[in-house]
Amino acid sequence: MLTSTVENYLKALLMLSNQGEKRVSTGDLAKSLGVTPGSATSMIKTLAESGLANHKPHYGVLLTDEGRTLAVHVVRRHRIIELFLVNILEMEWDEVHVEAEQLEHVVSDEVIARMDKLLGYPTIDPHGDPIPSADGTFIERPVHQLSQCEEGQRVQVARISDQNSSFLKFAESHGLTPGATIEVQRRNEHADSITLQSNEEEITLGFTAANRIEVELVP
Amino acid sequence: MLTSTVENYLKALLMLSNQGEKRVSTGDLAKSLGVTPGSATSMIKTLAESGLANHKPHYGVLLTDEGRTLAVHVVRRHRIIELFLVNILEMEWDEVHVEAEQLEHVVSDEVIARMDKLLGYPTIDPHGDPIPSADGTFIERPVHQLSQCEEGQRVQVARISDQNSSFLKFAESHGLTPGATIEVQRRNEHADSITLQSNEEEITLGFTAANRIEVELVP
DNA sequence: CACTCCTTTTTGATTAATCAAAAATTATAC
DNA sequence: GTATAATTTTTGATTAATCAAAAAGGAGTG
Repeated sequence: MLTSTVENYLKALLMLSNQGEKRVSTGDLAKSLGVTPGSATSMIKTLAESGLANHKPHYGVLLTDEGRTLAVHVVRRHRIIELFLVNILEMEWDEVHVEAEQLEHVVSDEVIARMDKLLGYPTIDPHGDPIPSADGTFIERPVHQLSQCEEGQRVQVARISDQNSSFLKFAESHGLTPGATIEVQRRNEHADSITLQSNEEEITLGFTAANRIEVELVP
Repeated sequence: MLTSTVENYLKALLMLSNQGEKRVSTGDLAKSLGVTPGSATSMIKTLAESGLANHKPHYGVLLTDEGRTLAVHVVRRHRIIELFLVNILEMEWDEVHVEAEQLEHVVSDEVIARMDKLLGYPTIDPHGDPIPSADGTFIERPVHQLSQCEEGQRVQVARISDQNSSFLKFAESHGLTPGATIEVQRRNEHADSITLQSNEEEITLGFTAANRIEVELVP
């Protein structure tokens, strides 16, 4: 059995490598997990010895197929749990990430299967993130960043790629939740901002915030 | 925050001390947790240093009020989770103990409160064990052991005090679940057995097995 | 090609939890 | 009232994960 720590490293590697495309640097991995680079190096070695990652010293690390499969399953558990907490236990969407972070390491496959069934075999979690299927298939929907949208473009919120509780609360309070339709009113490159019509109100976001909101174009 | 290990020691101490009545020996504690006596001694010292237990070297250990309160909360979490797994996720009653053993250490108070509400503020878990209330009240119902019942006595199963999966499966297959009414047909002290009428069938149990079934008398 | 800068790896220590085996203590027996 | 048995505690080692700080490696600049 894998420790929670190992699972967290695998998950971070999956995310940082963009589903396993590019090598991840020790520094980025350490930063994303909030540990020192030395800690990351030593765990990378452990993963490499267990056949879960491929390490080229000084040139970064990448998950093996086995490591990627395990990581995808952790993500699946995480997202099913998040949706379960929101839909069945009626928790707020900004508090479930932290909770799922703990539960994902201890919940059995049996429980995940039951939750999956009870939820009706969902494919998207409360933040719009895709839920990998039980066989390990993990498809990312092609989406656009709100920050890149043209003026006058009508779009549908697809995903919030920031799990920070206060950002999620803010987004929700302005109707920026998955499925919501909004329209880009103005862009201002100099002011580094984008203005939207959402929920009968107008709201202006900096590009950094708008970067965290992914959308689908509405024709 | 307490580690899972500490929580397990607290829980074991609560059980072995009979809700905090008598001192627990290092050996009994070690046996109940499946560790060596030396490990138990060193954890007992840690608990004593943290003010969670009172240790009289060579004469056993007992929870302090603070330790007992924490232990009761772990038990509460465990039992709410068990009931949740059976009632909401429709799991089998023989598999939920192991699952709850893991979940009890990571689930937040918020989640427990939501489960509690969804379940309708229950007071008894799937095996008939009482669920301590949120304020720490923990009442044991006065029950009898099936092994002590007289011939001809009609009783209602109150509780199965053995979480072993195969024993639970066996009990269930013979209708010996909390709430079921059965009648003691015969006792045979020499054969060390008791014969019951349950579920349209007659079944004979050794006293050891009958010991694990607690009942309420039906007038 | 050498020098500096930044990143990565190594080294040595620490903490929590464990075990095996030795030492100490209490209880029991004669 | 000492010897023996049983239990408990101590000691020394191990494993996983971490950190701080030292050492090593790679890349870019002149």
